[in-house]
Amino acid sequence: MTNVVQTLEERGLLEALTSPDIRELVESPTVVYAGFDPTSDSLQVGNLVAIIGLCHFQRAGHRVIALAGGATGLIGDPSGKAAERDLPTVEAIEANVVGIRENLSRFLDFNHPTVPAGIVNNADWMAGYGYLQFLRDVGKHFRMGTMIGKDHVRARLEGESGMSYAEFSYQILQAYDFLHLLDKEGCRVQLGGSDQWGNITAGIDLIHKLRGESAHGVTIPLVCDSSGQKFGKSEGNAVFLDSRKTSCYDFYQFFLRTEDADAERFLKIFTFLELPEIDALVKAAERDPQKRITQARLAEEVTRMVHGDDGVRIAQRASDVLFGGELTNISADDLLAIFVDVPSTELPLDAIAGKAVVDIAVESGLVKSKGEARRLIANGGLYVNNQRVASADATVAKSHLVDRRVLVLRSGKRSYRLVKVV
RNA sequence: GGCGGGGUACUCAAGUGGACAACGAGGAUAGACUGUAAAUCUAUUGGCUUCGCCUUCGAAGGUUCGAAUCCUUCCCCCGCCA
Repeated sequence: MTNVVQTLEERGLLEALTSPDIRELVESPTVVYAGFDPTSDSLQVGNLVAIIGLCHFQRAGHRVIALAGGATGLIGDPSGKAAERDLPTVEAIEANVVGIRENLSRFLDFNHPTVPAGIVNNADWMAGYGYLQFLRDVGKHFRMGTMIGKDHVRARLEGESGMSYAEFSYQILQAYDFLHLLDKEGCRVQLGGSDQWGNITAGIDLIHKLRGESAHGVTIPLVCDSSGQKFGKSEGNAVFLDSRKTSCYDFYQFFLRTEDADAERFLKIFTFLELPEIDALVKAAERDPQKRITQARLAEEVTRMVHGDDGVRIAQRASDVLFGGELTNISADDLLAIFVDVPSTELPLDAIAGKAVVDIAVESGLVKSKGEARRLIANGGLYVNNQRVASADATVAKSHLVDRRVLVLRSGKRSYRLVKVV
């Protein structure tokens, strides 16, 4: 079988190993898990790296388990966080678990003939665990010195923000998950982001103390773009995997806008293309950079993985039309088909015809206030049907409505809103 | 529980009775140039019925012609001590 650790390494998906023995361990089938905290009802592209890591394990013949943190999410992982977070409600976490289970189910193969993937929720074994019993069974095996010594804990204690006891305890909860999965599933490897190092080693230590067995951790890098920004934000918003939160079009565009400097690296990380093929793409892109074939392929591959062939088709068609320029000679039905994905607002005809562009822009949610709309127009950044709005006093006429039904608003190059007549 | 320090816009951070919608930096958005890239330059960054008005400086009261700035109470954070 392919050595999955080597694969991860070749693709820039390996940050660190808790022990070099892992390379040998994965020469034969093993069980690996990665946890996902339900901080939102959909996973984000940032989580994609860990998911893809799991996929590589499954492709290499290992059994993989995705863990939804229905219990740990109630506390909140302080790793990599500069300040204490507000506690989410129990209901919110339960709802979020449903969402991320759905996300995860798209990537992992649960019907694999030999190594079907699994999904578990740590609330199933944590929720009924009594506090006293937990302290006796698990807490007793943790040393204060070790816990305080973890990077993220020390950083918080030395800084101004401090840390609550609840968040401090998080590492014990995650450690126990690992122990539980060893006992129930024979899981010996935990995969996680580099910020998970402390939590993973806590689990390894606990397993060693209580079971006398060795377990291992594999961390994957935190992906940043070439300017050092954490990956996964578009216009200040997170890019979600759920098409109800981030449309296929926006998702595709997010990857299409990748900088040249990041394209090769991202192809290796986010796609399953073979390395020689990536190499060929990069070479072709160097010869003809304005075609941006690396970005196009990256966007296509990732969008297909997350949203399927239909998602790719919708996104590409919309991209062709929107970046083609004119919206003339296109029917309302075509527009609606292209924009199925784009946020839209429904307004009665008399709330559109003759009204100020500024007001409609606010109502559609394209901008937050009329002031913002005016500024945008002053900067030449607001468009109606892809025609720049010249003045803040401009109004929308009936003739602007495509087939008397649809109006397209745009801010800058990327952000669209559709207004439908009802 | 005691003592000390602190809470200002998206973030960091000035401002300690009037010139404050609040310096500066970062970020963000838009424009020009481009390849839906990078770099660079420019504009904007509380709201509105926009030469003016309204609401904001942890919360609520109070002093004052006038408060982010002074007083009172409360909430939260940090540190030290018990």
